[in-house]
Amino acid sequence: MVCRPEDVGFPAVGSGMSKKTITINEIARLAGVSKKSVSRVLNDEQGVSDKTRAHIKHIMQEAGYEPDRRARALASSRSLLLGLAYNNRNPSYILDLLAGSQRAANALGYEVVMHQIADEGAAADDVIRFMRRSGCDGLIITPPLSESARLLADLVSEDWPMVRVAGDHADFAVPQIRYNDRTAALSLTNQLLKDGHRELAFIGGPAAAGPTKRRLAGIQDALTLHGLTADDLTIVYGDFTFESGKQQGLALLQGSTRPSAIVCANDEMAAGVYHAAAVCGVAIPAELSVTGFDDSPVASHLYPPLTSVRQPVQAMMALAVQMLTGDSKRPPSDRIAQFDAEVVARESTAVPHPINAD
Amino acid sequence: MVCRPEDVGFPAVGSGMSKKTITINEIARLAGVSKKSVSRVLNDEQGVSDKTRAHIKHIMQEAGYEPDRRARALASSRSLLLGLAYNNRNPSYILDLLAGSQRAANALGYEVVMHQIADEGAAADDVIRFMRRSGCDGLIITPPLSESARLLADLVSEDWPMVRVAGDHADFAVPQIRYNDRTAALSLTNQLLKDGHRELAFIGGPAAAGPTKRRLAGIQDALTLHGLTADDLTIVYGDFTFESGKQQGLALLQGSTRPSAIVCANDEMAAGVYHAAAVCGVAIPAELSVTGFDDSPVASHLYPPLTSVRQPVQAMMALAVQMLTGDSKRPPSDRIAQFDAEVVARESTAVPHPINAD
DNA sequence: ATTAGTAGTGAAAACGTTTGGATGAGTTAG
DNA sequence: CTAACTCATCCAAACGTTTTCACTACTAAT
Repeated sequence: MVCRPEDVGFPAVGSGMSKKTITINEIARLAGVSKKSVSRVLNDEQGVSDKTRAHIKHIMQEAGYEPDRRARALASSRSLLLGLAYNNRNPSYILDLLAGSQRAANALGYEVVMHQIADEGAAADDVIRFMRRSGCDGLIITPPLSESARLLADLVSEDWPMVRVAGDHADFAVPQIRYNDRTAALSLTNQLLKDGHRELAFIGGPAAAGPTKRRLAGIQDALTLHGLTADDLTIVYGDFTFESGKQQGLALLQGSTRPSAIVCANDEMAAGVYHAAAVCGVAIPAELSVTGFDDSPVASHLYPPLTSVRQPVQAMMALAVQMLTGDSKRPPSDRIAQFDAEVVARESTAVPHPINAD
Repeated sequence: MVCRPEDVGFPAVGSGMSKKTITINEIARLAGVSKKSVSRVLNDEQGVSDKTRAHIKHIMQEAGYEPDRRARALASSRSLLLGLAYNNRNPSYILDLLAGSQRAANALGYEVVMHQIADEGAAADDVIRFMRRSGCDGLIITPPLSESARLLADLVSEDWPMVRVAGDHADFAVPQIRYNDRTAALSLTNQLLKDGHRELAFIGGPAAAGPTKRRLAGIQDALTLHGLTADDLTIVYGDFTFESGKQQGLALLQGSTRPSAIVCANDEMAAGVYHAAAVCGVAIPAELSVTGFDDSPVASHLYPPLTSVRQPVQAMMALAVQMLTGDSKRPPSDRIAQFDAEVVARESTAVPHPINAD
């Protein structure tokens, strides 16, 4: 069957002439009530007798009525849109956040609109313009933006509800939803220590970054637990990129005291360490154990697959959406919510070499 | 500075009493013209003298006026929203598509709403529900969904404008925007042949998939160009996943005639081949050249960095948005648009081993 | 000078919902 | 039996645009 361009171009606008849009008026007429009553049913308001309510619902169902999103938006001055501001790092994580928030938002009749921040320096203006333009009813701020003190300071005076995911800086009045990466780092390190590792190194992101600090703290918690001191841990800092992981990995592996295990603050840097290990001819995990954070796809694609930490994205985003869309009378205790993370053990860690060799 | 929860909860709704929203009425009053004229300027319609237009624009600028998206949507019965349907594979590519479409869409006053298809089997229903719910004005279908004959067949009768990115199946009446991966595969292979490789292998996605067929065709074009035949190419098929690349890579490397170069239909599978090479102790690129497709981040993170093919995402999405939002009177020639792709040469390819050894 | 055509402008009517105040029907207290 | 009150319902007015159509003033052709 050949189709000629001219008869199949863009869909003919008037293709379904008979399909007249059914409005709330129509429903009201059919049900023999006023628009207002139908509106009440739509919005689950009280003031309608159970009998009438059931009747109206039945009529709506029968007519296949779907309230007009645009009209609702205008009249109620809500857009039924939620914004999600993000930075470009770690695409799979961003998409996870999106999927999680969408699932929750859609269930409540909302849609999620994403907005990429190109220049972190001018992030606040960028976000404000976006929110004004899109008319979103609320904003989700994802890491690493949610860590940016400057952005939050500039945004805190704005009118719309906000939530930040995995952000630190408790001194800003933006509610936050976090997961317990400190505890996760603790149990991760704990396993390494149990395996017999004593020469540990940590490659952090920037020293001032929240995730770096929290994950480092967790490692130190584990050291303390095993009666070790801060001296037993070599600490270096990267910037969460593959390249920085590679550089610091090389430095560590070529240094005087080579660690038997390297804990990285994210998977990208762990990938960099893999690269460094390949260059130095160091076998993972036989001669070097490596762990990451975030459980991004790269973690399973590295060889050998990387032990990492997975955060409960679905649950976190569901709560974020709920906080944004819920009625504004909300208990203050919601301002910080914390979830537990899960260590995903793979084949990048093993009992250290010397123990077997002895 | 300590902040108590009760005084910083959600932003007080009435915090800025003085900030009265400025409407089109206000602008009209200030400019001394009617609403209609302001509307004309907003929508770049003709019928306003240049002088008046400039004056109105100036007033709008001065007042910091931003037209209300909701009201526009209701009155014009457009939502000013564009949908982007996607599958979860290759997150970085999806975000690239998003960034590209957003850039173009925002410039035209549109926002982009993403929708993930969970179950490819029920994709059509899923998309239809999404479009009805969100009220998007148009839909962008991304690969691999844009290759799904079933989805397109079910969607083609719908009312909204659609565009598919990088999809095949010319027999469906949905306009498509592609890039020339066949030519890219040709020049990629051409370089390998020039380097002296004669034992070539190709790891495709599913044999029936459009990208597989086109990229394979490009390789064969190159073989023909160098006077070689189909027998000089070993062809195996995976499914675009890391795992399948690894399996097929192992099979190829452990087989009787080991190829000196493997062309993979995407980067994920190339990563799998790296894995296989590591397992077999085959050095890249000294003993084996490898190439990928898509230029995803993994391409630069592999060791050694992977030669790949980059498609002009920005330009493609800009066109997609333009096609969706433009007035419906459009030349039929727009139904298929093709862009050129770019080979990104990195360190995963080299002159084959035996030539140096001879 | 008259007429036809056209570019610029404006008043008013949609668009489909929510919202506030008014109306009417029951119910209870005096 | 009336007054006060509650509850369900309804009418009309927003909400801030676009759209339709009518009008004016100007130019060009007769």
